[in-house]
Amino acid sequence: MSASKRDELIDKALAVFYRDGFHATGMDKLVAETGISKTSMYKHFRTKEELILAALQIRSEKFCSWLSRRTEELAETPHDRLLALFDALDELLQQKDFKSCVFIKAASEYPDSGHPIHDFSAQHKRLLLGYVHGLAEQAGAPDPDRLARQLLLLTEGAIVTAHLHGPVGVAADASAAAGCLIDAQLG
Amino acid sequence: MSASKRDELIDKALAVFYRDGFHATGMDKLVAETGISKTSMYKHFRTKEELILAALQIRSEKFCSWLSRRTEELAETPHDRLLALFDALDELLQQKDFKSCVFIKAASEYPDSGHPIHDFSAQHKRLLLGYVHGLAEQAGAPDPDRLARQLLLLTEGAIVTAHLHGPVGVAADASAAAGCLIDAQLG
DNA sequence: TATGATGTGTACTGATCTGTACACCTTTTA
DNA sequence: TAAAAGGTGTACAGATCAGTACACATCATA
Repeated sequence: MSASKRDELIDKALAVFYRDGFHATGMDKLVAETGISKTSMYKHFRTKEELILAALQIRSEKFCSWLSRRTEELAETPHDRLLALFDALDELLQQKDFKSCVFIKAASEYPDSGHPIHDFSAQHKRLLLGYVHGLAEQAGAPDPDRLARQLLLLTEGAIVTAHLHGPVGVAADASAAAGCLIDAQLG
Repeated sequence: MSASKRDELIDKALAVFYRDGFHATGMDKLVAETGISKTSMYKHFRTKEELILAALQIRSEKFCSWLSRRTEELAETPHDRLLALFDALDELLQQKDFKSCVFIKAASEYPDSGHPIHDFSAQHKRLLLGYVHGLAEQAGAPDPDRLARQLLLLTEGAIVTAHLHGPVGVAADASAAAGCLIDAQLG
């Protein structure tokens, strides 16, 4: 299988895992949905878990670069970019087939710390925390660690809430709350 | 099966679902873990889904009554009770085998709106929202709807975050953020 | 003790799970 | 053209899935 075929498999597989869940998605369903044979899959990934981890890895990289690019497009200063995080969040929540965050879902289905999939999901969230921390620091927040952690509480809560109740107004609530927290440190 | 045996089944089954996940828990595992035969289970619940729904129903009732009782024990005024929510939350996050919220996990594994399990999880969260809304209203918040929604963003975010990174400091961050939001409306 | 009713456990069904064996087909090299 | 090499698809293995059939134990009534 060519490298591009491999990427195509990873992309399509992740979409199905995201849509239907990890345990609820068997390899046969992936064969049907991707058009790639099981043998080819197992040539590149020794187990389903390896495929999941590869897919999450790709997704983490793409998401992190998308988020930083988008916030930098949307605002100029670190302060404004902290708020722009919630505009980017809104774009996510409004996506047609939005169904929570694949890393939150992965952690739900692999609930034990120590499991590679669980731990990778935690690692991804730490990357996001690091990015937000950098913005908070650049913005001159007196306690950038805490501000970053608090803003991420809002984003995670918004993701879960939008999945349960729909996206309407969720990002706006989170954004307003974020503004309040940001002002408390920087106002 | 007596009513008490039925309750015992529901309790034990929910604990296993919570610990291992819904799809990852087969009925045979429930037989092994509860000591109750499969026939008895299927006498009372026609399908696994019915058992899950019954377990979530019981859990929702118990949790809502625990939460209101605990916040009322911890604080006297509606204003203080809004903050006490986050002390109660801390108790949850610190529990030995804490692994997120079973309703968030259920929504993750049954991701489609319209599915009974997904919709029931959303309904449970609406109950919580209603409770917090009542406190916000009693406290005299000018916009109790928004305040309640924002405080729930923090609790959901804290639950997910504590599951991924451990409980240390999570409730404290959420509580400080909540104080900021509460002061913004009531300070 | 005999009989009917109820609750329980064992053993099974057909489907589906992850992962594998192996034949086939295309491409490359001589 | 011939052979080697490597990617591909089909068919399968053993385990486990949700759910069922049925024999057995227990108990109340006669």
